[in-house]
Amino acid sequence: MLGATNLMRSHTQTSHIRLKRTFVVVTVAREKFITPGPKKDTKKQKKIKFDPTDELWKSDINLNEDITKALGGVALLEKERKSGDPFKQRAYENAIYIITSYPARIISGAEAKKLQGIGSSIANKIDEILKTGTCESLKEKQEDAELFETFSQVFGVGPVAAKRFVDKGYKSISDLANDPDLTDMQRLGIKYVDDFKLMIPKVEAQGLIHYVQDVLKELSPAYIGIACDGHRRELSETNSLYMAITHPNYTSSPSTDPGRLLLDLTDALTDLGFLTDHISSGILKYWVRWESIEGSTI
DNA sequence: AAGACGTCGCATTCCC
DNA sequence: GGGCATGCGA
DNA sequence: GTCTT
Repeated sequence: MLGATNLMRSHTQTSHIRLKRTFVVVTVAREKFITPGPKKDTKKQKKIKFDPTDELWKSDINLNEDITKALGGVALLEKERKSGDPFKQRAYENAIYIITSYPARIISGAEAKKLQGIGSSIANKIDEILKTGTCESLKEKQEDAELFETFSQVFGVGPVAAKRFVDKGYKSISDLANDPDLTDMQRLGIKYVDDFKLMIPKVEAQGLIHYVQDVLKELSPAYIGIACDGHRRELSETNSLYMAITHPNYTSSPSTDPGRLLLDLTDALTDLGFLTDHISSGILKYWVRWESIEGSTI
């Protein structure tokens, strides 16, 4: 039985001197990851339920782009104003997604309200959008909302920090670098802000996986390390790499202490110069940044 | 009217 | 210094 | 913010 799950995240960037890549490793060992609990079956058919697999919802173009665009703006404002209520945020995203897929032109808020996921608040906004072409609330603090979104792109910057940066009057990500209260994670996020956005081609991902597997095997032939997620699913490129690492001595049932299972690996990879910036480090979870050495065969 | 909306490891802050 | 709450990412 | 109880 799989006892530990490692996650890696890798990105690439080209500079004139050398290739740069970021790399994140995470381990998690919890039985619930392996045997997920029973799924709740909540079905009520009063409202029209959105089903992306249903032919009925197949729409190549968004017939309600004016509505979804305006709602997107409102959602942004809401995010900034409340410093990000994740549920409200999701509610907006869900509604926008549904309306985008809706295979007909919406002519009233009431029509939209028939859809599951759209209630009276959004229905009212739709009426306003249809009538005036925009939303009154959209006229306020649009710039702040956009800055909030920009800052949120930085790794380590969530809704709270993003709001704080907006309130401090920062206008760009480069302004953040001077902030005295940055966490280590945010410093890395700023430093590698472009790096984190890049994708890793499959071939390269394979090389990285094999490299780690080789190091693993040297530590102990019994170690097991397999690729997970995107790379495992044979995607042509990924923006992150995940690996599950375990050892026969480490089982999740009954639970055993993983001990140095992960640290031995990350120590070795660090000694090799494979890993550089450490984002976080624990017994079960480890994140690092990796930077390749010029001339590396990877 | 009020709770659910996924959950958890790690970093950091806050509080005692 | 230990325990708890918060922020964050996944 | 929407849905459910």
